[in-house]
Amino acid sequence: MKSVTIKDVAKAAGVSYSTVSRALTGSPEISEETRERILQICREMNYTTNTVARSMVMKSTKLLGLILTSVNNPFMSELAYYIDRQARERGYNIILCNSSRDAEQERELFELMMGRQVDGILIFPSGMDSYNKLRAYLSRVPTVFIGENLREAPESYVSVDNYRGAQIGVEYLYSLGHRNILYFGRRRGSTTHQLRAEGYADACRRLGLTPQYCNNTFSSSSIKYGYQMAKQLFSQKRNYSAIFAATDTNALGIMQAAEEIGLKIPEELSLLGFDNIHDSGLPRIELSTVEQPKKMLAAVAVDTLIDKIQNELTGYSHRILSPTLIERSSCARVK
Amino acid sequence: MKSVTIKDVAKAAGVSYSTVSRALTGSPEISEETRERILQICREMNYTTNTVARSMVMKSTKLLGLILTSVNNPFMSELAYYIDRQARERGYNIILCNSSRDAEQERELFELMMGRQVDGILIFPSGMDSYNKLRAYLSRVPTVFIGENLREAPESYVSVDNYRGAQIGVEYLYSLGHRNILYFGRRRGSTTHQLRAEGYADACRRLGLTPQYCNNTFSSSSIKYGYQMAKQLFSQKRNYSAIFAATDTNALGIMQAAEEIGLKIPEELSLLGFDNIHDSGLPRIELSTVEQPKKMLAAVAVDTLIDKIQNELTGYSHRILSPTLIERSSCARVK
DNA sequence: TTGAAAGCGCTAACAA
DNA sequence: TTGTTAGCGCTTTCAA
Repeated sequence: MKSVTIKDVAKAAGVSYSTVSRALTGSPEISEETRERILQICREMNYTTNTVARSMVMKSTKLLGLILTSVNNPFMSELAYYIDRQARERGYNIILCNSSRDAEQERELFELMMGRQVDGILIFPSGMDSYNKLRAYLSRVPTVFIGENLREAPESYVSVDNYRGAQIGVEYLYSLGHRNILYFGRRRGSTTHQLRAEGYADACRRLGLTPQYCNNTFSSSSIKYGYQMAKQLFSQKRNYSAIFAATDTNALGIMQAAEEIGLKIPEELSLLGFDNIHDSGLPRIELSTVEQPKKMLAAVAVDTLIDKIQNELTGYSHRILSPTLIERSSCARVK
Repeated sequence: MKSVTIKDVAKAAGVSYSTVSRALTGSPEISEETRERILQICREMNYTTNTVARSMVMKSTKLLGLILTSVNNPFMSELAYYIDRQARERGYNIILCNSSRDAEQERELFELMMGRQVDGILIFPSGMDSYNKLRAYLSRVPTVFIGENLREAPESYVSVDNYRGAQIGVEYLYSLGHRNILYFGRRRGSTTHQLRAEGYADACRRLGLTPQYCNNTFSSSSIKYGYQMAKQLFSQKRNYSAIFAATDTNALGIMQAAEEIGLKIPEELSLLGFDNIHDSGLPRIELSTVEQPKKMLAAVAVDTLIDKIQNELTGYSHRILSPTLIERSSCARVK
């Protein structure tokens, strides 16, 4: 398993090992002839550059840390896929870690990544506290937050315009004739969700509707929680014709609860989600939703981070992307 | 951004830097008193060990390469999640890469990972060729294949008993009264799929049924392909009461095609999948399927690899896990 | 128990 | 154009 080094190649080629290094790094101060000869020998000997050693002297690992709450979540896994693609295209690789939505773990992972000398970190924070808990590290390693809107925080982040997204959703339901729209999934501790709730409330007000909430402060946007809350909700009288769910996963839970009691979507109740996770486009589900442009989110996040690294930028940037409406079949026109 | 090194700490503590190293690594040849004092200073100075430098001398990066065809696939992302957890528990981190199901990319990624000096590689191969294309590297870096059954190949792999899984599926449908079961998704280039097809055929024979195939050799197990093939299939006369799909994604495509022409599942047609991806348990979908135990697949793969690394094992192991049937609502009893 | 020094594989400044 | 050498931050042998 002993691997061949630059010295082995040098010996075989009868040159000094710095000459081999020059041939490998594409340095101009070497004759084309010897370069070819050395490269040929490298191939024959199955030489591969030891990136770790190179990193040591270059003080750059070309490694990006990616901290997600969980890849095992359709939204994040899609993000992770595009992030890998974009990063690789720009010559970087990804170290992946899941924080399980735990701020303390995020902190530990930050330290771990810094120890590993990653050139930068991309983090999908679990909530507002993340930023505060991580603050101490942010001056030590280039970081870009993704997904969560950090408002006026002096740190780079890329997120979607959640406020506008909620407005788009309300306007869409309004255009279908809905005048009583329930907002489902209001939640504390996340700016993303605060902005969505605000966007909903303001749009209602502007259109002359009364905001209605299903008041839950649960911490998870899982299908299960959506299901449980919806169960409870459906046991009460319904004075709304549409539900606008804060996340697609919540919407999926609502769908399940509706299914169980024979409540027809969209015939008897319209349902609109937010995120456009992969699941939502599945046959039979066909959830209408407000989409977060995941591919672009990933590309912008990676580019922002790499630019920050390569240009040693000291400022920060807030990039807010526009959400769009995806019409499928979970919303119907009011008769 | 200049980080503090072992030398800075040594200077501050008034000791040589090898003493600091000893305090950090938990070496016994140091007094408890000075260790405490040094550790305290490290904390005060925000010292973090440079893992890259340590890796150089230790000749171990505590990094595992994970090559998937795509994390943006519910099966793989679940796997990736559990792999990260298990690896982290054992002190390793993951470098994630997507091969896009391309054997040449797999080869490139292998070289890349070797250059990065990963301690081992976990690969979900795209097919049978993978093994052949990668052969040259396998003696140079500990590798464990995951998901794909490599038959008698002298390399470690962890997979599910696909042959048995297909049998379980057929037996289940048989027990529901089905006597004409169509196998959907037979595919070349993958042992996994060959074994599933064999398991299906043998089970049919044993039960006195005639194997029927929807003969497609497509290369993708996406929903889209399932949908397209099913469209075509449904335009012909149906002489079967159940479809056994080679993968859940294919089954989802079938479901979509059935939906479109108003063919009721399970009332008019039973549908059974294979894999038990997350999507299959969604409300409204409720696909019955043969499950691959993903968490265990991940844990066994990681453990096999790490054991191989740490014990410098030279042999190989084939671990075949048992699939189980997940009953949901896409299969009905024949009247 | 501690310090001095070698060396991991590489890049780059300096000399020739 | 090529070789020599220092040094990246760390662990570990050898001496003290």
